[in-house]
Amino acid sequence: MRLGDNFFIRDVLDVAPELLGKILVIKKDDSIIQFPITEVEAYRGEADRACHASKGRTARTEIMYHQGGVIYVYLIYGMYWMLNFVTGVANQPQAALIRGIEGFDGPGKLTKQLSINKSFYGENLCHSQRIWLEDSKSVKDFIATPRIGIDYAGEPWISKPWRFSTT
DNA sequence: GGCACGATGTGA
DNA sequence: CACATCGTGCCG
Repeated sequence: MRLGDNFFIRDVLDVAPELLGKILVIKKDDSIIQFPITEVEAYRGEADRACHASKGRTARTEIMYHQGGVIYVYLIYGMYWMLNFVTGVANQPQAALIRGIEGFDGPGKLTKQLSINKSFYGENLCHSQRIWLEDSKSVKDFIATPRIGIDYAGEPWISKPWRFSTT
């Protein structure tokens, strides 16, 4: 069963760990492929210096101010698309970065595999015909560790255990 | 294995 | 000019 608004419109720290094990479904070349999510990171509000919304509302971060259930994608290092799911209520910018799916560890690798690009910016996970999430039993065995590649954010953000991975 | 480095485009 | 990354080449 497809996950609906009520799943995403909650605090990212509640949603992110629950994303583990959920099935990412993508329609690609007329076929449907599915991958369980294995690793995610939480980015939480303007106060979180690691969150892109810490710089306020811009063309890029605008979608994070939408209520949960839409996609935030952006290009990093000129070549990799990062896939995020917006969470929380409107005007409370949050997102969960998808860092790994079964068989493809790495946020840049999985988007390349799934052909995810800028055209997915703003896509609604609850209504889209080409990307959505299917429910599954919650994963109980996961670990929470610090987020990757955000040294610039400084403390306390650098140490928050907001990266969730299956074991 | 681990470390250095470069690719490559965009937002502030 | 930094950036929520990744592959390659080198070391020994």
